[in-house]
Amino acid sequence: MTTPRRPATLDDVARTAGVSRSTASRVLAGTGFASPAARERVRIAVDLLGYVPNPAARALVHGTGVRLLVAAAGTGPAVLDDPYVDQAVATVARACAPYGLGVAVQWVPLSAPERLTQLTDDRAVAGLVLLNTTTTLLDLVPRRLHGQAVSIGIGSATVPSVDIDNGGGTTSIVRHLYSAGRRRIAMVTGPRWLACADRSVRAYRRLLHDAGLPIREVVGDFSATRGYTAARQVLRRWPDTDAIVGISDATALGVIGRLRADGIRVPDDVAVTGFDDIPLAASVALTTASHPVRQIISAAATMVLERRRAPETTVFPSTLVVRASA
Amino acid sequence: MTTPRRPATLDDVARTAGVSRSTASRVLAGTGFASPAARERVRIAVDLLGYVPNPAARALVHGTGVRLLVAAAGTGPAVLDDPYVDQAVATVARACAPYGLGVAVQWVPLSAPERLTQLTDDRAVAGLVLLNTTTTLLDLVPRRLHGQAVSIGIGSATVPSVDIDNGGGTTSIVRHLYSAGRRRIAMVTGPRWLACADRSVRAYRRLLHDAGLPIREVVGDFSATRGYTAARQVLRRWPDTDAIVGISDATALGVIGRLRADGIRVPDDVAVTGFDDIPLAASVALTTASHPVRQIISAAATMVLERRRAPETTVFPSTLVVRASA
DNA sequence: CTGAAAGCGCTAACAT
DNA sequence: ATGTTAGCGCTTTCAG
Repeated sequence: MTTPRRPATLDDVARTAGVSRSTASRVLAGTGFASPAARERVRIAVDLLGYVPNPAARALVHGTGVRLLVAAAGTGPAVLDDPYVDQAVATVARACAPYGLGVAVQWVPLSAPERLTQLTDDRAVAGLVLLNTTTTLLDLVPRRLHGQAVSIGIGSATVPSVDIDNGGGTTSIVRHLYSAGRRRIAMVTGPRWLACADRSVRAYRRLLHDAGLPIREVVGDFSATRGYTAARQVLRRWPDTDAIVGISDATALGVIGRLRADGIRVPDDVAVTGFDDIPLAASVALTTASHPVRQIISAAATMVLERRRAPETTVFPSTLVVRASA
Repeated sequence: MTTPRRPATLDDVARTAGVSRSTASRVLAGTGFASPAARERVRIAVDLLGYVPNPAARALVHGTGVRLLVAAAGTGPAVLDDPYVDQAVATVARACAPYGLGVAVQWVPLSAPERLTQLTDDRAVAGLVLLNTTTTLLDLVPRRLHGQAVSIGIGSATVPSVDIDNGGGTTSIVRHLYSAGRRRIAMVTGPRWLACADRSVRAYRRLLHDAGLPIREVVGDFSATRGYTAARQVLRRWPDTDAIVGISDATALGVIGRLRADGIRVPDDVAVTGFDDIPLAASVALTTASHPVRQIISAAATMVLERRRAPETTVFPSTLVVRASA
């Protein structure tokens, strides 16, 4: 058995199966009719030759793209340095494998959302996964991609979304803190423009308001570094703070770092919570809310890959994980 | 000015420039001849129409692929859950953007490396980035991809590599520990089969041997979870251990978690070091060795994207970062 | 220097 | 049910 120098084409398959190219194409596509006999012979030829369809050719004739675009909105290209984006890209790539599609990542400046159109004008783009979306951005998704776009976070009438129940997660966290006796609960938030982070903030506010407790917010940016500096800000403004809610695990870890460095005990003096349950959270015993991020992104990717008309919003639950830090 | 419903094709460009398609193609490719006049008119037509070449068509005619494959070897598909792989995929994707190529990820079972050929037989694969390679795997890279493949880690005669000076990094760490007075230094290693991890282990052994100190190794797997359990193993086997070298930051963080949970002070009782300098390392004040991972992966990707004949091995330095944990 | 023509591998009418 | 025929958008001989 000789390994052909040149990868098999549909023609080869058809020839060795003794059928026409169209027939071969039909059975491979599963569409149209084909006699069981033909079907079988093609099947055999296919894995005899190790035939793999050429996606470029397919894309050409269908006018369809060859890759999914993961577009992350942000203030600067540094958004792409976020491990969360890494994970999203890798997960989308994994989901794409069976479809023979690749993945691309691009950053979309918050200050110039129209840049998105430039990216989506590329005919090679078969679908779009939006990260850190804003409503403006959502409305910029071209009609060509309606049905092949999905947003992780908020959605719109034309772009369905897959999302985490941030509000619910934050509610559980704050309730947990409250029932543990904490009454002076501060929060290190995310950037203002991010809708999903905003939901957490609003949940925090509502709960504290309902309980008649004071709101104590410091604006952060999801990063550990910012958490580190924010912790001190919080304690300077409200020295009697007994709990700090981080908008993310990274933020919380930064907060804890600063606190411990300042000789403040966690959780004895100040309880600290995170959000996301990154792998490290377990190792450092961080109390947080856990989300099946990979599963969420997979779901999103699959949605566009299978061109499934999706419900406007799919919400994944957020689960409180109580560990030592709060 | 009407925005065309259908993205412009080369034909459109040629027509509005008043030249033939071939001429347009030539000036776009920069290849062949074309009169300055023609050149200019095509240029104008191109950005009047916002023309973007269709990569699928290009790929079809060139027989070239449309994406880079990131292949990670490992014992199970769980290798793809590694944040390091995420980062690699995302970084390669970023590097691909200007070339209009996408990225795919796949896992290659260590127990069935020949599975790689299956993946590389796909004509859509324009290039290959190997992660966690073994020599066997390297030799399985098909001739078609010679020159379009690169390995992060060890290389071979046919596949150049981009690598971190793990040995050097570990040496600096152990020396640092030694000069801080530590004499009973244990190591939580990586899996045996991984060549790059092995270099760290060998450096550790050589140094300790030369100093007449005892070797204390526990096999780990890069994960924080494993670090967590490994820490206890170390202290049970060698209770007087005064330093633990982690093969990775995650490992080290797990180790620290366990130690602290057991009331052992870090670094007072036991110093702990990591490897990699992940973002969190700074926040938790972990002493570690830092590597420009993104830069390394970019370099590798660029190498295959530009089809540059590369030196057999490009080594990136490892830098000791002293923080509080050791 | 430029245009005409022949595909790259595949799909989708349109016959048969 | 199956084969024939046109292309998808682009590059590249090969003649002018």
